[in-house]
Amino acid sequence: MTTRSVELLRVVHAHPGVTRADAARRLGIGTGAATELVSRLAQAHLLAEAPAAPSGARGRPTTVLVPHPDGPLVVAAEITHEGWRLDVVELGGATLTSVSGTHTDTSWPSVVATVNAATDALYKTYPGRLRAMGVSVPGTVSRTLRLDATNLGWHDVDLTELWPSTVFVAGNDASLAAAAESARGAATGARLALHLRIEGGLGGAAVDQGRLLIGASGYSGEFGHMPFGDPGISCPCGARGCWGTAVDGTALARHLGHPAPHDPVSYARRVIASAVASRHGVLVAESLAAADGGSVGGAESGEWQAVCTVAAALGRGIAGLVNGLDADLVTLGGVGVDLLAAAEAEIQAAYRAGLMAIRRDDPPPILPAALGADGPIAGAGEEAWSSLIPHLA
Amino acid sequence: MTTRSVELLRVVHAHPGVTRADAARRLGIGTGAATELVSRLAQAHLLAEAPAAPSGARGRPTTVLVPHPDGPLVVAAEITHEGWRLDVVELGGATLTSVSGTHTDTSWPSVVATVNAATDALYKTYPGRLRAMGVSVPGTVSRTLRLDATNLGWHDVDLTELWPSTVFVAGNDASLAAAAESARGAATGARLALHLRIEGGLGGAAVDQGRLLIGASGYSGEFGHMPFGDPGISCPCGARGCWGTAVDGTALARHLGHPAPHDPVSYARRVIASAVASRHGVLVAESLAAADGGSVGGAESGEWQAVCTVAAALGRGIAGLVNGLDADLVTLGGVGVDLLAAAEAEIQAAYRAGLMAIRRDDPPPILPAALGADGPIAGAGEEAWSSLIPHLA
DNA sequence: CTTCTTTTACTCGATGCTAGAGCTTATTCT
DNA sequence: AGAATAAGCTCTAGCATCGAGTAAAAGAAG
Repeated sequence: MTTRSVELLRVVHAHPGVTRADAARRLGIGTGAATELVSRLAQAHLLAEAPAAPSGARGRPTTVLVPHPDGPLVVAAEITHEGWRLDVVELGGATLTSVSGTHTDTSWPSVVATVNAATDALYKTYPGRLRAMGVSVPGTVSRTLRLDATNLGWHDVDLTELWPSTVFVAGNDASLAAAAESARGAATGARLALHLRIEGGLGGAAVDQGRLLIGASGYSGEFGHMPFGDPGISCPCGARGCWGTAVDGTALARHLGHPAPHDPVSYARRVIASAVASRHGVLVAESLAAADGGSVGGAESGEWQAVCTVAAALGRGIAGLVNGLDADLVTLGGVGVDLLAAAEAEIQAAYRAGLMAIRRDDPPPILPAALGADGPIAGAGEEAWSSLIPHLA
Repeated sequence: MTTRSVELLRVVHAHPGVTRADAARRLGIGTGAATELVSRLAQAHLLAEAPAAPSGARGRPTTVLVPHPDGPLVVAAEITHEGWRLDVVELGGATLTSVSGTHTDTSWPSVVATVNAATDALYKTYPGRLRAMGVSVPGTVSRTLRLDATNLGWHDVDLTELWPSTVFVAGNDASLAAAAESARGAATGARLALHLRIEGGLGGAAVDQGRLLIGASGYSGEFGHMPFGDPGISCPCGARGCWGTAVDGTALARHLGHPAPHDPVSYARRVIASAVASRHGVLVAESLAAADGGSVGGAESGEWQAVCTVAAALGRGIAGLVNGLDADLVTLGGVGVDLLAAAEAEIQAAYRAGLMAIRRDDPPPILPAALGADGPIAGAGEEAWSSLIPHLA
């Protein structure tokens, strides 16, 4: 209803369990106004007050602001190649219920029917409380909420079929993971956070002071199609030299002379794990010196080589993005986490070499995503709450 | 003071000469509230009402909202390698006075002294009315308003010396030109506008729904240091393969086997003009067919070749940025305007080839900057007004 | 030329938000 | 137990906003 209510709800959502006095300070209002505001929002079943844990400090104890037990909820949905998942998320980001399933039939009408049935069941569990939905999908989402996911054969399908009501947001999985990392993950507090997610390709997004950069048509964050790669390699997107073709599972396969893997994600994980294992073998062998004359297997060191090449391509591209966008933090998701764990030194070396000299003194850190596989659905919940809050009272 | 006042001032600034009724509609308030608001702002010497030109439509004629004749003003400043300029800008963006000069001494203290003297003179002309300053500089500006401009030998100098008061903003020339194009130039109304400016190097910025993306440390828009170029070429920035090294005057010189030019901007303009002229010669010669057997001079066709190579590098990089950032409009400034005029077909061909297939149906247009050389100072004025408005009343 | 329609401006009271001051309450420290 | 501290509560004056009703100024229609 009023600006202050919206601001207060935002503060409580961003910092669930904030004390009332602290919230008032953040809003820059007096305690009188805070009393009024909180009691109004409590009456509207949006907030509840709970006694605070003893702080140990002096002074009259304050209460903490928590979501109302009968308050509004959002449904965060994630649709992947393999299946679907729905989380019921309350103000503050906590998940109350989670249901999931795998696709029996990946045709769009079938998926819609399955998800709608699951949503109906949740409606019955939380009567009248589900007020918005956010959905993460493995493809590009236009501003008009139409989805293209080529590998699933979905072309220009209407996402609003998933949720009849008005407050509905949808986004690409990598973009939403970026939003989640920024709101509750490793990128909390960053001014310009960059999230990169390697799965079938390379996606991601930039988050500027908490605001997800959505781009003009909703297709933002296709960093995988910036030409940081080898111009000789053509990408399924139609361009050449795309960065994505240099860092995903198909890149590893190409370096190893393998055919393009059917499932690049698990292929990449396997290769990376095997490369790390064989490298340990090499190190052990080297440390054992000439104890025995046997040479290390060629395939294994080839795998390590391929991983290093990919890691260098990743680091170099990150440097380019950091130069251009002036990020202060980079988080990696998907296979990027494995790569970072396996070959951090190689990524860092290429990253630092690609940075402008003025940034080298204090290079923005590259961190693994804190939310792991839950990033996209958490981001869906965040974005749903962000759009819902202004509609509440 | 109040939210509505700020909104109204913003509307009037963005659309000077808007009618009162129209402004009320944009703010979503009734005519009663508009009367109140406007009279309050008029009393505060922020707005004035003028009779509207006869619209020809029915109804009681409304008044137009214009800046108050005694209202606040901002100083827009531009400092270049060669000199300085100060514009006094009123609400709505009109320039009342412009003074400029060339550097006699490019040491920072000397420049500060010169600019301060000019500012003092303006203070006397507009007593009590100059309330903010925005300044455009040819270098990187940190969030703490410190400037690095290597070619001028300025390192970590304090920009706030230029303006003692609180409301002071500063920015890189290319970033501010981007802001200006978005506010009043060719990119008005774009959702995500990208501005690229080729001068000594390649700079620019993205503007998301009117908001200039400033980045984490203020160094955003260094797109020239994204590795779209030849990895064999090292950039003064310390990295290799920077895009900037493939599109500026030094790139042309390299392709032509010339030494690096002292002034890459005028060198580039000369080469491009000459290439265009010689190409016309070639075309004329070709159309004259075998009228005479003399061959066209090698140097000239070499120049056209070099221009084409650079144009292709520019187009390819733009495609990468559009893919990654999802821009819906690209504007070119500086030498980019000349390149676009000379070799639009070559830029467009490389651009389209580099776009993802899903964007090729409707590629975001590439346009020359509408504000020309006034872009940076206009952007300085825009940013100064943007920060000043919330402080007014 | 007169009257009607359309659009906008003005007036005035009701409402509700907000800041601020002063007071009360609950806790810890000494 | 009393002082110090931090926070909540209450009340009031002020002001912004909204809505409804009325007045004004122009073009259109007869």
